[in-house]
Amino acid sequence: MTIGLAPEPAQDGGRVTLQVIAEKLDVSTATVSLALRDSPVVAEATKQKVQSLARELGYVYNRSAASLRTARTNMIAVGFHDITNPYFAELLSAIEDAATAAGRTILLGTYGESLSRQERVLRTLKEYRPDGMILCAAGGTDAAEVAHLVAARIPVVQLSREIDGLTLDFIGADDGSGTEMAIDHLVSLGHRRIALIGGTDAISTGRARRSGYRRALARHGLPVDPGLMHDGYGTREAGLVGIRAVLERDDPPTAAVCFNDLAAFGAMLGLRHLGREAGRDFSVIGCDDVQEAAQWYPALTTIHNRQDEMGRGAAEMLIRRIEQPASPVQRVLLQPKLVVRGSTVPPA
Amino acid sequence: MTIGLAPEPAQDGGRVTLQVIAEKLDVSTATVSLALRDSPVVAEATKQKVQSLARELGYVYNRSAASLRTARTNMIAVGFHDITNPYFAELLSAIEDAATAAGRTILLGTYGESLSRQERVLRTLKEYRPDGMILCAAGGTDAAEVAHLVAARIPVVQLSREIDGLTLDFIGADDGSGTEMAIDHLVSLGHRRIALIGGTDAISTGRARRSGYRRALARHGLPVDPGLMHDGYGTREAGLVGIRAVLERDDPPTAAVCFNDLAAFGAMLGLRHLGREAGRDFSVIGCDDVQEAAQWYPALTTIHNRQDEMGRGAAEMLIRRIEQPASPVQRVLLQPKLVVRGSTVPPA
DNA sequence: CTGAAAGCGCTAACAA
DNA sequence: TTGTTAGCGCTTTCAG
Repeated sequence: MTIGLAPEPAQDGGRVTLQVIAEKLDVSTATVSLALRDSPVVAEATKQKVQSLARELGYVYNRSAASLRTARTNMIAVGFHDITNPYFAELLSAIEDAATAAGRTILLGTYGESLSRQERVLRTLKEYRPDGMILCAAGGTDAAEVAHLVAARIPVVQLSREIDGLTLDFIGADDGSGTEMAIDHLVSLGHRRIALIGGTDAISTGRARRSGYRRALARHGLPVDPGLMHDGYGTREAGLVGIRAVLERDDPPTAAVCFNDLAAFGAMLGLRHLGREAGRDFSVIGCDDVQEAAQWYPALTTIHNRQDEMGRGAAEMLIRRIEQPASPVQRVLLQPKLVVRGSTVPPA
Repeated sequence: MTIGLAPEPAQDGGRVTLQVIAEKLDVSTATVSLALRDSPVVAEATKQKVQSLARELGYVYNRSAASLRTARTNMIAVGFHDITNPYFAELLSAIEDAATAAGRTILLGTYGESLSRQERVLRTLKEYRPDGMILCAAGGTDAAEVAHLVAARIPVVQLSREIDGLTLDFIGADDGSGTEMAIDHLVSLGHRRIALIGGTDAISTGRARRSGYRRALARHGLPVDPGLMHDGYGTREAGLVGIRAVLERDDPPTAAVCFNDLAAFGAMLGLRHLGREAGRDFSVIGCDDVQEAAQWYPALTTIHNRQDEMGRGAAEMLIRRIEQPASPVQRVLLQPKLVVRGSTVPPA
């Protein structure tokens, strides 16, 4: 069968609305509306007639119209910096799953780490009047920049990254403690000079991981050498550049904790360029445990961040907030887990 | 500053609409509407007054209302099977970029390879009345299953995967020729027994790559051994399982062309489990050239598929179609490029 | 169980 | 340059 752009039958020019169904059946639009939503209040026979005529005419529910009337869109807006990062792709996928299961559809906006793009994207998303919004803000975002969302009374859940001084629901990982686990693991292998690659104070996860790093070193009685902390966003590039920078130092590290798996992949690649290899003469730990972490060579030791739970949790938390706008603000920290694989070994 | 859920000032209980701005300024809503859209027809002074009052009152444009009136939503629906696959994440990201640049927002739905989920998701997306839709259908989708979109006159662009017997715009890669390039490369290295791992006749890319495989072998005077063709979707799992299956044969291959990079990653992992290594005693080629392909160990020889161009192209093609619904249907095939890296070597 | 009527917030004729 | 009017397609009282 070939289906093309040729005019289809069913449509006699005019769009099919509740009105036309009502007229053809000689009932009111109110009845049609109720019948299509399967209301128990309308007679079974009427429902059947209405539903089958609707199907026959190819009626399509118009959510814009319904939204105007009900002030609900059943859309959930998702504002992310980057969906090309597998960690965020996994989060988005989990959100989408949970949202669909709850009868919601995702309106998506991304903005990299650009505050000005974020500003534009969030304002636009807001105009669509989503019932709520899940936000992972660009680095450096402060509370004032999302004040307009709060003012518009749109329920917002912050995911993964948290904006300072903003009392809004949040779900993320206990990043500081994840980094501490990473350090503990390396110290237990015998490492004493451990770099921190990637992570910036511009985002909460960066701050948390950097302070977890300091805390853990202190706990083990190890000095914090700022020269071993190479900051940046969690990109492959940052890992590549970062590992080189720390290895150029006089007293180089024997291991590195990376801000996330992407940075770790970059760092491993950087090592290789220098004729070295993670899991042999250097140790690397990532964070997130994205799908490819297990499949790298060597497989990446990392901190598993429960992105499936986190994404689903964000969607569910948002839906609860939508239904009970006045309930107390929540802050959920998921406990990360260390996953030991091949990229960490005792120092040479 | 702390911004929380506390009631904000500006809002005196009621929502701020064109109406309230009009009343406060003692002008009509029509004027306000025009002023906010910066219409040249309204006096500069009035515009200023309106715009500044709107800002002051925290007015938010209501796109549901506007859409009801104009029958345009400025939303582009994207139906994808999986955004966790980096190839599709990269496509989505490119689409989002181009859409945002053109003042459109993305409404997202995913459905894995499930026809029933796809059915539900597409119907829902349609109810939001997006101005158009970009579709990468689940495997096994036939034209009848998207007929309702055509009937509803919603402009659709097919991306990457193409549904048989459906005369709708399409943009994708010339997959057959990509696979031919891969085979040519392996043959030039001296390989004669080459497996094809992943790819299924349920999707057009699978069919195209499988027939490219046959065509290239024939061209080189090599026999097609069905035992070397292991079908499946383009997943890491399929690669892992597939490589094992073909290597168990009596006359095993010395190289494998994989349906995509994910399958190639899986295949390389499978090799390692068997004590072998791509780029040393076996050759593997992927397809897509996702970001991590260059960073694998060994770096993956693959077919670059221009996902950035393809995603942007899809968005632009759709926007053109929206503006000119009657223009001739287009079918754009982007020419893939072979990228030789470390995973391919002459046979041992 | 069904209908009448109003209205959500916006835009587009058209008139002034 | 601005106002009047109507109406997009739906849901929701409230009556019957």
